[in-house]
Amino acid sequence: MTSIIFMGTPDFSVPILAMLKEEGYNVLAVVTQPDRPVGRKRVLTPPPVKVEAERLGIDVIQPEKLTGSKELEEIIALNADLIVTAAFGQLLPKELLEAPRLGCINVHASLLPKYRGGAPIHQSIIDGEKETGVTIMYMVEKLDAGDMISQIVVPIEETDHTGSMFEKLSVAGVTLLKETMPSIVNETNERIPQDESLVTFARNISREEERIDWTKSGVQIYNQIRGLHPWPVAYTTFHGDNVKIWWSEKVDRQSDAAPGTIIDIESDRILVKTGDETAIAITDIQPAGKKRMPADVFINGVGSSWKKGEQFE
RNA sequence: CGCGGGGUGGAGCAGUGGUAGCUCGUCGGGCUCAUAACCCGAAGGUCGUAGGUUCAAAUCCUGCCCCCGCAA
Repeated sequence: MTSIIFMGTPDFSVPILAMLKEEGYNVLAVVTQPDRPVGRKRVLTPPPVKVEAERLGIDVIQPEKLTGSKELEEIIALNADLIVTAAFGQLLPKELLEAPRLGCINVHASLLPKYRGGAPIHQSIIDGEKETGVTIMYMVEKLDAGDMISQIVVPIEETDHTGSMFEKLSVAGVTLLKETMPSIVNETNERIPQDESLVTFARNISREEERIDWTKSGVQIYNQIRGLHPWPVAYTTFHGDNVKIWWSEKVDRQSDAAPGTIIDIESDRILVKTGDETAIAITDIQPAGKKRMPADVFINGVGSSWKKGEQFE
């Protein structure tokens, strides 16, 4: 049976690992990121893939950095036929890429060559894309640049957000890899070079990209909010405090107010002027120091002091 | 000890020493062709927890628990 080393870290990777095991592949070891301190309390937390690997009884290797490490030699010494990665979070050194007989493949959550990098799901939604997908491809030294083996398209609905697309792409990724694996093992798979002229990048989201710029169009802001939902969540500032905007609706509303102005407070949503005639109706909000709450609940409490005409910064 | 906000009826909030209040929800009644709308009424809180100060504490002091924003 084909022996595999699996490398991955977050939730996205978990069902892929589970599928490989279930399909009967000989998973020699799982490589994932070291346990990290998480949250305000800095609690040392194992990555989801580690938890799953331990449940499946597979050895776990957690190198801080692969290049030049003793873990790297350890991994190569396992002499696996194939390395499968899915959102591992580290680049693989050349010596490891060349080690397995069948090579190294990666499951990437975008339609390559678009959205190479670490945040393809977020970025595709923020950009207002109508579809995305999963690509399985060979790994090369350059980030997400190897030849493509197979691809599946997944539509992005108007109300989809990063959380929902994460779910859909995770399922699609499992399905696609399951279908593609036999051809990889038999070495009968396709090998399609990426068109370098179509390459785009999806870098990890920066703090500044999480802040809402109210001078942008309503559609752009709406896409930003859903692209950052449910993590890390878009935010704006009101009276000097951060306010997270968890969810919103688009509303056609004429107004000559400045972008960021509250133009109406209804019973269950707060309408905000944007850079064009599409207003943003906030329906799910979290003020600094408070929990997330639906807009109607917010308006009963803290929001009762908010007035029409006031402005987000 | 990284910085900061907060724990008050089911929910969200106001209330900084002296009979615990607001919005929503809930229950009952009314209005209406009807309603998530409107009107009338009702229930529901040992004010996170332990101790201290005081004639008197949600309110002042101390310890502890929990939630959240930022930073990492």
